[in-house]
Amino acid sequence: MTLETGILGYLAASPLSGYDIKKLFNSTALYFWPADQAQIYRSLKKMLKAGLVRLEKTEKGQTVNRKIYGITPKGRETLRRQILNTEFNDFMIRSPQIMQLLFSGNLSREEQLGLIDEHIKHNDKLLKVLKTNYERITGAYRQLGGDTLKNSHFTSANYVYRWGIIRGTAYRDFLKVIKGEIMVDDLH
Amino acid sequence: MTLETGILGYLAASPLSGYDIKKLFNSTALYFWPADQAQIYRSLKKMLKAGLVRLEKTEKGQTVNRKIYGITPKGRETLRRQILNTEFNDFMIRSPQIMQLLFSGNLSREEQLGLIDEHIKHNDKLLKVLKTNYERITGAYRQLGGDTLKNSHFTSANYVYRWGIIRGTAYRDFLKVIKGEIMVDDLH
DNA sequence: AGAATATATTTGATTGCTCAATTAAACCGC
DNA sequence: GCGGTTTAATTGAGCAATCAAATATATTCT
Repeated sequence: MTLETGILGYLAASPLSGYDIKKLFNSTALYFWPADQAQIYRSLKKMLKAGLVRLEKTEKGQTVNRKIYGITPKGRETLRRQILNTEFNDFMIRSPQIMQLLFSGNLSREEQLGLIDEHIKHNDKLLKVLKTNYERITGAYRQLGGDTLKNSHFTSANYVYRWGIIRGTAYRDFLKVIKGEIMVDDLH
Repeated sequence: MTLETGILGYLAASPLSGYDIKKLFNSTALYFWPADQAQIYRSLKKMLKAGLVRLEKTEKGQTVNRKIYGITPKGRETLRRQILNTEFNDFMIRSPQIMQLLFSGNLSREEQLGLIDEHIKHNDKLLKVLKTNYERITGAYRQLGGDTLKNSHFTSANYVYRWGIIRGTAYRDFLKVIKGEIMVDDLH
């Protein structure tokens, strides 16, 4: 499970350029995996050589030519395998936020409070994006007549947005609680 | 913010061997950052050369000799800087679970349900560890007489455990809901 | 007109991380 | 007494990821 998995996942829904993929990771994909521009293009080339993707067409973009990549049957197989065969080191994640929280005891009270405020601010920003995107995809779904759209990617994206919103809301509440605790401690 | 940040963070509380650090990451630290054994020892050596940590002593372990490392003043400064000066690409995380969820639409209904069951199973296991650890540290805190222990690391670890438990509980509920939705869909 | 921004792809250098394996000794169960 | 597990540190190969920057063009702002 690397960046390649994510790229294949997006391509499984529709052909895209490297630039499109970058935008999907950055906005739609709720920050679940870092996507460096250079790494995306390198991965595409590597997967092209391996026959997991193919160059569908080269169209004239707004500026430079856009290379549109599509997934191959072999790519679909690989994607399935990467999603299923991942025991991924006991579901290990990588979270700078938790790292910050865990070691924030090494900061002064003021700095710690500042950090928590930043977390709240960022979390609110993320929540807003998630809610907007969730509304957008469910709205688009309804407009298409409910069950006429048999797009499995829609369904899973739906799950991810819903979880993101639940998690973000809970995190916000939690941060407010510990902020309150720290401020009360300050009065002693 | 790399593995080094986490190592410095643990060393800021007390001197430890590489092996101790590994155990802290694996158990206590609720899977917030992957800690490869080789990478821990390499990081320690790199930070030793940079003067961020120093070799406190070499004591006879149960088998081989244990090298106990401690943090230096320069190391503390670096830790502070790494915790504070991290805008970390808009709080980016790296979550294989979300990746799996997002692209699970490429699987069959049965495979998707199996995946969700695995998530539930793993999440329950993690929750259990978190609750045990949380009880252990709050118990130890109470035994020491409440406010006599002015260990800031305890406080932040406390936050992380509490958040982990809140998040895990919410995630469990969420997974049960979408599992139910998928199974109802199956009846149509 | 000139500057900044967005589109779009690519290259180079470097670092961090992962996987696999080795060495070495003490303890445990059978 | 032998094999398996735990403790403890280390090495090597190789891939993934990051950071910085170059190139080229169309659009928007001042």
